[in-house]
Amino acid sequence: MLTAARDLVAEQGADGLSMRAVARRLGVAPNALYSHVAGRTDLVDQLLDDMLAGVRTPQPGADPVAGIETIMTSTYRTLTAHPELVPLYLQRQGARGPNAVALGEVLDALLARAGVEEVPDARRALIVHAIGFAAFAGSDVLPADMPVTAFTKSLRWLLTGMTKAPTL
Amino acid sequence: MLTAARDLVAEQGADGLSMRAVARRLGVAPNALYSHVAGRTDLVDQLLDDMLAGVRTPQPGADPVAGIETIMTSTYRTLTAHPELVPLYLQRQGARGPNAVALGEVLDALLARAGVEEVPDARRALIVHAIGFAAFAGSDVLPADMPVTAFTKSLRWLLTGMTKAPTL
DNA sequence: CCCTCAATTGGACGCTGTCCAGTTTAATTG
DNA sequence: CAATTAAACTGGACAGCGTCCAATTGAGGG
Repeated sequence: MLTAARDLVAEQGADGLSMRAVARRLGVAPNALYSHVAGRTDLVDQLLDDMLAGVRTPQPGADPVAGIETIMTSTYRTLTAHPELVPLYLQRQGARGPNAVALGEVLDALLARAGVEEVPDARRALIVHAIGFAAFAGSDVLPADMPVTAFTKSLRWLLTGMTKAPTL
Repeated sequence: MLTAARDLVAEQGADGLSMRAVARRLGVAPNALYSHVAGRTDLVDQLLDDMLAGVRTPQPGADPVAGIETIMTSTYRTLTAHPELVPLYLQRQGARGPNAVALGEVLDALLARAGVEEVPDARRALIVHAIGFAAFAGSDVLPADMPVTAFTKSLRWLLTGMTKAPTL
């Protein structure tokens, strides 16, 4: 079912993802889906979270700032690898499944180890940065293969500021 | 009609904005709206663009980087003054009306004068930064009156990087 | 073989955006 | 003031949506 939903989004974009369309693709009545999923929102959440399973996390002992860079760059790569899903992230303002939670916790720990004081703010800033960048990387003006270095660059500006001057 | 739509969003959030709800509030049949607006998307665009009318632009001769800061900070202030509209911006990936176009042109000119090479990328990065920041400024974790200085700070990181090392 | 339980179904409810054809209202013109 | 024109509005409809209820099917275990 997740596969069907993913294919649907890949073919028709985020707007094409409807319960009924998924059911149609599975050759099943729309209601049947509700035995496997709480609702459309839940489906979207599963879809988004499923994708985050591919995000790399750094080795436990590594430098925290480098670790954050690893996570965020991998997140960005994952997002831009599935540009049709990015609008869904924007609508949901992020993901909420177990993978998202796990990544958030890793990120929080790294931020704390990096000496950042306002951890929740910093986490949100990083997430917004990644999703926002991914959102306009898949846009019509930019070629979809915008170099990751451009992302990394502004990511480093953020990291520098966070770690050097946490409170203003 | 724009007023009715704005009130509706203010009361019920972005999801409450439907053609039929606007019509109901105006005491009018839903179809009547189509004499004034091309469709729901157009309504949203007008709504978003209308809001951008309040964004301040710098004096023509001023320092370009300071000018960009003026525009973006004013944009951020305007967005956070109407947090219910921010989800609509995210869904539309920005505004498209005349005010948005005008602001974009001013921004482009300032970026060019500031010596930025990748003007479209930079413009998008700035817009994403403002909208993204506004998106999580209105979130449940942060108090809605998050100090503008926090926004300005990361804005300056972006500006510094853009003007000093445009291409990597 | 029967029974249980999950998966599935038909059908419906209320909602959405949008279009067509016709009617009312307001403005402009003679 | 009357007549014409243009704009605004209406009733009704279409296709689609998410979701729920009650009833049915299907397979597995006792």
